[in-house]
Amino acid sequence: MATIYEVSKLAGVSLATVSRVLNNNTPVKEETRLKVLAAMEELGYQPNSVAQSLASNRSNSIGILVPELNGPFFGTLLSDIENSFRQAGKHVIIAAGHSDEKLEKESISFLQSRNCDALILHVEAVTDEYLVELMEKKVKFVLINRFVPQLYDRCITLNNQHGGYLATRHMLEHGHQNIGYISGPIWKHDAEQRYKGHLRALTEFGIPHSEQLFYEGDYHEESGALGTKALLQKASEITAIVCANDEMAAGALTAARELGRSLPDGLSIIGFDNVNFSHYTFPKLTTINYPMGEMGKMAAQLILKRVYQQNNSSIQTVFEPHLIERDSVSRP
Amino acid sequence: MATIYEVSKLAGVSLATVSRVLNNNTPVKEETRLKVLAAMEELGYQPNSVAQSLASNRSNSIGILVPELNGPFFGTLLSDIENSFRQAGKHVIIAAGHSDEKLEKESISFLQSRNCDALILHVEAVTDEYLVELMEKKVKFVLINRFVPQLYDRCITLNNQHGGYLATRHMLEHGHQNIGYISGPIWKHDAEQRYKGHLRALTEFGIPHSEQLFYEGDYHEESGALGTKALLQKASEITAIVCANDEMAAGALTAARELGRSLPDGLSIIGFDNVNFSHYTFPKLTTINYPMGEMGKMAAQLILKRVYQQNNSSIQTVFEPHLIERDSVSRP
DNA sequence: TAGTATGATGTAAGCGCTTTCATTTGTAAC
DNA sequence: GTTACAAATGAAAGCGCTTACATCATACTA
Repeated sequence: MATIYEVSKLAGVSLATVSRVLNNNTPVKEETRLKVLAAMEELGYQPNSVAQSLASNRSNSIGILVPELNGPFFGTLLSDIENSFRQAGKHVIIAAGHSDEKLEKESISFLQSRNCDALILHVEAVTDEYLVELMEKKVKFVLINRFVPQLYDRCITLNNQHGGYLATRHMLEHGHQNIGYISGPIWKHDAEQRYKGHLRALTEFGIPHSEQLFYEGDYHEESGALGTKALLQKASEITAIVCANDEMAAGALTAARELGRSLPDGLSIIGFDNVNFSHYTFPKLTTINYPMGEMGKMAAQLILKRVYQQNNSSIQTVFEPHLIERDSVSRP
Repeated sequence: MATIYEVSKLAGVSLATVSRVLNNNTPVKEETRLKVLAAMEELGYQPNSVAQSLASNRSNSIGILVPELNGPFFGTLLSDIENSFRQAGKHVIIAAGHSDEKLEKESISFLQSRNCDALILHVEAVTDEYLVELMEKKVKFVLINRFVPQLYDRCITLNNQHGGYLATRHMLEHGHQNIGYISGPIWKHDAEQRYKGHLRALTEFGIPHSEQLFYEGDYHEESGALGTKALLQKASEITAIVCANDEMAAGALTAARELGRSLPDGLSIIGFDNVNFSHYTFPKLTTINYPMGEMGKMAAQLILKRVYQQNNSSIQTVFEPHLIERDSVSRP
């Protein structure tokens, strides 16, 4: 592999000049620029990014930490983030935190040890305090799907409460009065907010809330099935179930069918997230859209702007969910 | 951030010694080692990986190129690869090639410019010759889901033909005689092989093959629906459809229902891949398992062994698919 | 014509490590 | 107490770049 030195010799200029045309940050006479470019071309020169990083104290790499790499959820996020950075000549290093505090912390220091210029974190287990400390240590990062007051200007979030509200309102507008709710782990911020939205819709329609109608799941399919069975046993008058995510909704669909309910007439079900498989279910799942891709793009823009001083588009930090109507909800 | 120099001063030894305890590659007296470790601890020293890379000509990073980051397919692959490397202290840089020749080539040189020690490629559009040239240029890489004779010892593949055979045989064993086939783009190697397996099973059971029963899709849901409609129109006696992947099978399920066929009695359908959503369909999809995760792990092992001289476990290059029986196949 | 900005280029000092080679220290044999 | 050899350590030269600073030519002013 040719080095900058060989290019400079061939072009008959100094190292510094080659570096200047490479980085395009200091004026170089057009004539010299062309000579240098020709020399690069001739040698098939490719700058060594490691050396560039060491000298400039910039790695041009961004670390991404998500709970899981598999599963239906994070593909879009990663895809859109990678795309944005790729266009800007940056690259992406990935790690999975598995919603575990220790693993999340390890992953963060792993990414730091890789000299990432910035991190995009989708963390769940780590405390707010930890994140604030991280900020105080001058670590550059953006939070996705989590709001920490002290970090307000680097949080890209979904209005989860509004999403929960929309889901339940949709059921209420269809005339349902007995609505079961299958929640995610309530210690997770998004689960809590979605549930709050649910309660708000109920209040707005003057429907009292009952403990009987609540089930706390774990966001996985199985708990959706379990929850459905539990709810329907406790309160068979239920005509609709709001699930805090699509996976649990899929489980609910299966369980309802097993219990002999026809769908959607015998039981209406709504999900949340609009993951890639949600229209493969039968009936196709009505759900709340989570604009993961958009949010990923925005996180990338934010970093491009703040860390690399590229890009001046304005930054949006809160995204609004919306209803996706398909076939799993009808009148009772 | 503390540097190796500060550690050496604090410990009262030379740079070289600190480097030695860090890399553990040259004997160091236990007493000195402890002094050095204590100094590192005290300063919270973290080696600068960029400097390490430059000096050692090793980046400890592996580039992964897959067709898509989203979609149900590559999450598991990435997840298992990341995991394996993480444990070995390496990290993973990702890129998407979108099954496009130009993009695939760009991505490869992008990853190379990032000084990856090795690449794991899941490419589709690039030619065999290109890959052979890459090898001749001494680029270290492993191919996933693609077999190139000259590169036989660095190809991790699935026995796609056997998979296709298993799928069709399953239908035949259930007594189906008129079996439609919805293929992937036949220029793709895996699509071709799966189809060959289908034909082999047919031959084995003495069933003649007819053009009427073949439809070439594009591996996406919609073409599964289109294909089903086309096949059922051309040959309404069809009682089973073999689909070359799960997404098309999902489309087939929907289309069959729209056409008034009951499932699976009125039409049996089988998929291929066993992607994450395949048990969310209704009826739950019978399919052929694709051990993506295993294959990813193996690719990582291969690189760990050949490039980093770690790990001595034996390498398996061909993986066998197997049948996953669920609810979408019955007797005609 | 000398004096002074201005733009273009060169010089050289790092960035934080690894690694070769030379040197010192410790140990055992005589 | 020498000598011989192995083990442990240190000195210093890079790895391929960026960038502060110095230098040089050119063009303009007075």
